[in-house]
Amino acid sequence: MEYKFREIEEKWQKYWIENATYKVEADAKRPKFYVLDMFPYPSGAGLHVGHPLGYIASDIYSRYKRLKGFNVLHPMGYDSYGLPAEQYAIQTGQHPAVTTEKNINRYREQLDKIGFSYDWNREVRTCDPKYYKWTQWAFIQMFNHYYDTEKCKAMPIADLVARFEKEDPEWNKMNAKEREKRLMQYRIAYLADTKVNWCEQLGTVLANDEVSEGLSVRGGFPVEQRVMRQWCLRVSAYAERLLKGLDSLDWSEALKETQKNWIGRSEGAEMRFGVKGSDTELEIFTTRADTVFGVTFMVLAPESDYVAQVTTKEQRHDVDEYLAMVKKRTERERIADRRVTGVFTGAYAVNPLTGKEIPIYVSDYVLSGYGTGAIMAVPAHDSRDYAFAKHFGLEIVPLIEGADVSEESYDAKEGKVINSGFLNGMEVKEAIAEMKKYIKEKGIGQVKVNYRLRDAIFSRQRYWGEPFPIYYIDGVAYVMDEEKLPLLLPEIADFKPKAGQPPLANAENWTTEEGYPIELNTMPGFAGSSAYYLRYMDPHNDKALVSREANDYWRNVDLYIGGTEHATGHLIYSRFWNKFLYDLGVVCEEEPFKKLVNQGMIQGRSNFVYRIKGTNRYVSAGLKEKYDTQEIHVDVNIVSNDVLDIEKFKAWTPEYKDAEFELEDGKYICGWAVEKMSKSMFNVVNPDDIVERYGADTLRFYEMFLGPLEQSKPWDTNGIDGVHRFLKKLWNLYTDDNGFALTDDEPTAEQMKTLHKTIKKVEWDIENFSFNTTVAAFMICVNELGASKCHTKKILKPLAVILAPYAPHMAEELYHACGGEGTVCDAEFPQWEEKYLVESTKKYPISFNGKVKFQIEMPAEATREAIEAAALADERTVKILEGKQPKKIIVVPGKIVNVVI
RNA sequence: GCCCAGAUGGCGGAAUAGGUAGACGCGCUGGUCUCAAACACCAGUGGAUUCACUUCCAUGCCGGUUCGAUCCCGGCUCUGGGUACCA
Repeated sequence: MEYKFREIEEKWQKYWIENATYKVEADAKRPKFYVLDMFPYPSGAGLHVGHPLGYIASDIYSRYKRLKGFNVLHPMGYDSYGLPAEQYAIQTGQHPAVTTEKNINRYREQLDKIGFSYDWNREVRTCDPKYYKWTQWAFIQMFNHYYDTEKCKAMPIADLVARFEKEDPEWNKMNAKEREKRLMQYRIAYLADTKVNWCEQLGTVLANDEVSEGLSVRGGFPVEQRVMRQWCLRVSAYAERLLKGLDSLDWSEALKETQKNWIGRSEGAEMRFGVKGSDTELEIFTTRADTVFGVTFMVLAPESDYVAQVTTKEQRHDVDEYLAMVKKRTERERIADRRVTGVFTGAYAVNPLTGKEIPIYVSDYVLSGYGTGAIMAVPAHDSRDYAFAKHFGLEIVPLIEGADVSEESYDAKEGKVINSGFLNGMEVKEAIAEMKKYIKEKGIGQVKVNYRLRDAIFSRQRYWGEPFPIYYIDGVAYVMDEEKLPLLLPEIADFKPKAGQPPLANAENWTTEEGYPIELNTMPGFAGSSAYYLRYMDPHNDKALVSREANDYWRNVDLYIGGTEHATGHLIYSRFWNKFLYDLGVVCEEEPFKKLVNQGMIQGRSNFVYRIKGTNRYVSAGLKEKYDTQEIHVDVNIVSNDVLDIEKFKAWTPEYKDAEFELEDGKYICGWAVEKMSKSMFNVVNPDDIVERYGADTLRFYEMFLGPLEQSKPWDTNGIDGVHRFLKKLWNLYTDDNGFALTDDEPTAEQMKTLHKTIKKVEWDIENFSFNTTVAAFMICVNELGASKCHTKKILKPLAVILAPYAPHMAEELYHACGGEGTVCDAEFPQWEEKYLVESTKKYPISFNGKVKFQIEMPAEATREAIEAAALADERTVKILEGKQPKKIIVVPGKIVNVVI
């Protein structure tokens, strides 16, 4: 009977819907397991074959856990607010809601064909008012809380107000505006004038993780620094907890490392340097307190407030000129051009240890956003200070014995300290500690921990995002009443920003009932994606983000699968958001994602044809060296095993209609290269096409077979026939011309061994995310069963169950043919048994110098002594490793026989 | 520059505790079926050597530990990813 995958897959997909097979409910009697995919942004291009990779892996894991008796939550939704839909709206006038809806429907259609076990009843969309109500709600909570640095948790802002009233006489004299200004310094969601990444082309600010090398991640447009009044989230308050929390997580070391670097904790000291002839003191941060004796100048960031305070009249003109120059440069220019620039302020600071007067400079190599925006420069032991000192001819004092600083600085934190008064003779580490103690005693500074992690800028000058539940009276921000949520995104006629105002300025009556203006910015993409995993637990609740009961049961995500590109964005914001809700007592777990697996990217595999320049003649890849050719991308869908389908090529576009070819062995061989999968490279492979040609089960298997889940790899449709052939083989083994051909025979010992070997392997592979090797195991299994002409249900039924995570449609069909009840999804994963795996006789190969010389056959129950004796009979000495069962004997000439497992 | 990951046949990749390197698949070669092709099935397939048995060489390079190293250690080369004046 032919393997009609289309009929089979359609039949079971229908069955699953009709029987609500994948509907999940909390069930206190069963252990829960939460498997989550990073939900997609529904783009207009639809899914390509790379997108489902992680979804298939998580689906296999979910189905496996369900077979193992867990109550598995496995939901899917859409991250449906975002820039591309809005850019598209500006170009075409189509409302983002319309295009987003259309894209979502397309995604759903594609996903449905692959046979995922999602509970669609729990779907969430970030642009749905019922969903974003809770995004706005969380923002209100952040506005109404501050971070208590003593309790190390978020506390109600009312507590802080009460404390000010009691303890601070100043507070009671303040008016509303002044009080609000002060509270803004504490609120977790706060307004501030901050230096932001402004992208002119996108007309909005971007978060640090949305910018790469001075260009926007989305679109690749230049980004400049600008000071703007923005909503921010005090993520930095959670820096220490975000760092510490990593220890408890089952994430890859690489990802944890990335987050650690992003948080960037560094221990050091904050010190004050007096300025000559002024009351101003410059506060600086350093991790090298030991080097104070070598400080020969100071540098201020151009944006630092100190600049105006210390600059002398004589130098004002030069400084202003420099500041103007710095301001004009874009971030990208600054990165590209690393030349040393700077200007002298005319002022001198006093080195508190040497008493020497040292000049104060301004330079853009000092960042305003880190530490205090001012540094003490130690040219001998910091390469940046060194370059600056060389450029301006400043003094360089070596502080470490044997360090040659005539050509470059010595940055390493090791060696014996010299030229440093009371620190002389100490090791660097010792000297740092000693100096910190000294600074504290003398009252010129204190020990301080700094973090690289910045607060998240939370305003976007866009339309297609969550509106802020904020209105203004006399320029003071107030949050709306929670009862009024959701604050619906208004309809507007024109999506373009106007006269520097965000698009919401185009909305009519964008005011409260009382007529107060509402915030014009909207929230960024990460707002909606920061707590979506909580909403899946209780998606229809309109009284709470998630009910206490639902959260107590589902707790947090046990397995999270997604791309590594979210390492410093989503995965930081989500953890922050969750910790905040944890402080409020809304959720019971402090970390949202217990285990995280990063699936690799699927790259495209492009094909080329070679056109002889100036002609319409194409030569096969092997012959291209003979001519002056031009490489042209050709649609991978008209190429098979790198052989071009010439007829399809001619029909592809009119320009190739009359093409001529020079062939190799009667074939046109294409060249190939690994590139990003994109339309312009003609290398996009669509999952629908694969499903149409081979079926979903083949696609699922093949995506796993491609290679290790975490590794990036190119998509190459070439190998898919082998996987499809395997499914056909399995099918043919248990069917004949009349349909299923099954018996109730008792399986042979060999067949039981094959089955149990495979069960053990499948279990091990899934537990260890080694999905690619499982495919091989199934292939071997089917080959072995085929060799013994196995037709018994007693083998096929358990085989169908272990196959179900990978090829659910085929598994259902086989399971039911064996008389299985209900759905294979509710079957029990069979337990493998050691007794079937033991062979009646074992061969112990004996190696001579690592090569098999001869073998002795031993019974399975052979004892160590027997093997020893057998080996000894060969007149060699025997030594058996402790506590191991023998498997192999390796003989080394004249010496030892090792018996190893 | 710094941090991380990786390097195995013509290709994707196996080797799950240091123990017969190259599972499984693709491709290729030969065969069966066919008028023929496609499909399917069977066999072979790291390199060198030999008619053959065999032997030697092989997991990026150099060295070390070990009876034994793709695996552990030290040094290098290259590739991919992250990050970048973070004081």
